[in-house]
Amino acid sequence: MHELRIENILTAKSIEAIKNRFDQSVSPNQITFQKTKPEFEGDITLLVFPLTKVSKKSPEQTAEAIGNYLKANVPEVTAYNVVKGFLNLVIGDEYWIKYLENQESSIKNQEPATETVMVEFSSPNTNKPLHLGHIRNNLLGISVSEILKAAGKKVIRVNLVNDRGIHICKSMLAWQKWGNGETPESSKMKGDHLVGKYYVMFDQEFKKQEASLPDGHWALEKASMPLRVEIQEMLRKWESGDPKTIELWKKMNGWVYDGFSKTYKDLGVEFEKTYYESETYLLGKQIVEEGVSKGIFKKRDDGSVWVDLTGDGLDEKLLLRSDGTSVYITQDIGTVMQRLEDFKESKINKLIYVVGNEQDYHFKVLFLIIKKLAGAKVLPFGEDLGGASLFHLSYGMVDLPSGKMKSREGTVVDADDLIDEMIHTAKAKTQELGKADDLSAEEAENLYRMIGMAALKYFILKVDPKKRMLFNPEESIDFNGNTGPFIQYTYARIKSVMRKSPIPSPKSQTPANSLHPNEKSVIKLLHDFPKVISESAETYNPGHVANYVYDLAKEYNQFYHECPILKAEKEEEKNFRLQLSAATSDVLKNSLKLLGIDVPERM
RNA sequence: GGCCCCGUAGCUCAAUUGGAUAGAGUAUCUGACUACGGAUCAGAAGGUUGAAGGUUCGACUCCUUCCGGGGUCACCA
Repeated sequence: MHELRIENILTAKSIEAIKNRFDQSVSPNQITFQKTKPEFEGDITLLVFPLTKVSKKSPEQTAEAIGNYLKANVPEVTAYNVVKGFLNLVIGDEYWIKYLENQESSIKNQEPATETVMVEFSSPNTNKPLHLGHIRNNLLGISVSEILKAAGKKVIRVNLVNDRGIHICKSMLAWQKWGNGETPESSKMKGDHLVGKYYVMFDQEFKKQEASLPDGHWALEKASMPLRVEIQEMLRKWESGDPKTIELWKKMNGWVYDGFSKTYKDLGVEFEKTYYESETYLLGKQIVEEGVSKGIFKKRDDGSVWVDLTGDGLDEKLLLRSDGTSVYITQDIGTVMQRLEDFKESKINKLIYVVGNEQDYHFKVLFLIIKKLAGAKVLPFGEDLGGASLFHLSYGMVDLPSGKMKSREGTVVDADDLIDEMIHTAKAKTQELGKADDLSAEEAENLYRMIGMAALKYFILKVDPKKRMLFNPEESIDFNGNTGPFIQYTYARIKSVMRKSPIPSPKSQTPANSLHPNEKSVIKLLHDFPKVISESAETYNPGHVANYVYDLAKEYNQFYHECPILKAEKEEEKNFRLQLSAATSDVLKNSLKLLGIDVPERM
């Protein structure tokens, strides 16, 4: 199927042309095509500049020679023109029409998975509810996973819950002291929000104590603050397995998980496996100790363990505290090993961490440490980790019009609030337009949810993950223009047409006349879909899919305005346009699926 | 301060990874409703790609310096 694609034919034939006309051999990667700019005639353009070195002729002469050869030897090429060093090729309508006819099968024809990729994302702390930053993380995780699957990879989605540590103890202690036995049921609060309330309470009380210290803030006084002493005591109890502390910890974490699962359901988040830091940090400690005995880490006199990364241009990094307790990175080391072990059968080729860019340094360090451990055979998968490579999918922070989100200033956008707001806005807008008047209450609610979530997801995913982005609440609820609902609308509109007149079977063949320019534009975009998927998968950037699906919707809408479908002059024309519409709706739906967005049949 | 990332229309984002005259949305102005669904479409206006050099057939993209913004350098996570 793939070798039938025009780019591949042209690449092969261009090499042939150069052989034939200039008696030179070039490799496929020296041949680069791009879409022809709209202001020129043609569909595909060969860049000739790189070839002038082998042709030893001017760009124009080279282009002319190759164009001439292609027109003579490739039936799909019906015309060509040369502008400076650009060889613009016109691809005949027959090719595009044939592509459309086969498009359905070409989408389903997936090669079997060749590679296994593990994607870690979400990775919440169990001391507070999810916020806007987590939303970007989760949406990226969902989407990148879908895109990799579509690109023919086997994907294992995993979560890593940060469920232990001093910050978790803070909400526990506050609840114990001031909670009066409050529960999610008694307070009618979502569990993660309830726990978050006590986390905040601890922080406030702690600050009060701090403020009441005499001037100077001496370290000694700080260290002896009652809350500080109590919190450290609680952590020690937890680490020594004190039953009452563990019970409390389990109870409160349970509340948080109940809360998270609601948010996850709203966002469409699912995992094949969830890891808990409380279950992997001990393994991490063990590995670090082994590293010490193999001589790649150093234990200092006070008992703390360090790795020296100055040879790699970084610093020394602590791996175990002098009291033997683990730090953040220790657990990550254990988790890598645990995962490779758990999924030994799957032979993981790549392990992707979807984590914000404030942790760029952390992952640089982590990857170097893993490399050292593998090199010293501490990890039982050989020097190359059994062929697995590690990759940090680093994404930028989400800013608000008022600046950074700061919990201290109460400007953090809560995930659940935001989701509710999006759905309510979708509802108001839909009712205002009278779009849901003949739907049942349940169907209507479902629709509002679909639209609201599409707006949110698209707004966030269209931005290149690497870049810092601005979340403007007012713009995010705009459903016109380059938005999720706009694309959903285009889909629903096609479905509406198709309800009025299904595609006849057997399908009619070619349109009566040659392709209308708008028809051709749409088909060309449909033709791009597989390329967009692979490009998106290679760069881990859902933004490419988002931009593509928007272009397609826009292009289709133009076609829709220019070309009557049901009122087409001839029967063949009508059928062809129905077929084109059906194919477009499929690609719209499939593209949005890659962004974790659902489509309504009507809206 | 060291290291890392980012500066593109008023605003929010693109630009096929070094290719043609840098494109969309939004906001502003103008046009298309007896509609196959107007959550649509068409048009106008909007740019010295932060600045200056350099590399080459060709630079938003690569290199150097500077300016501006952010992140990170914990026995925190």
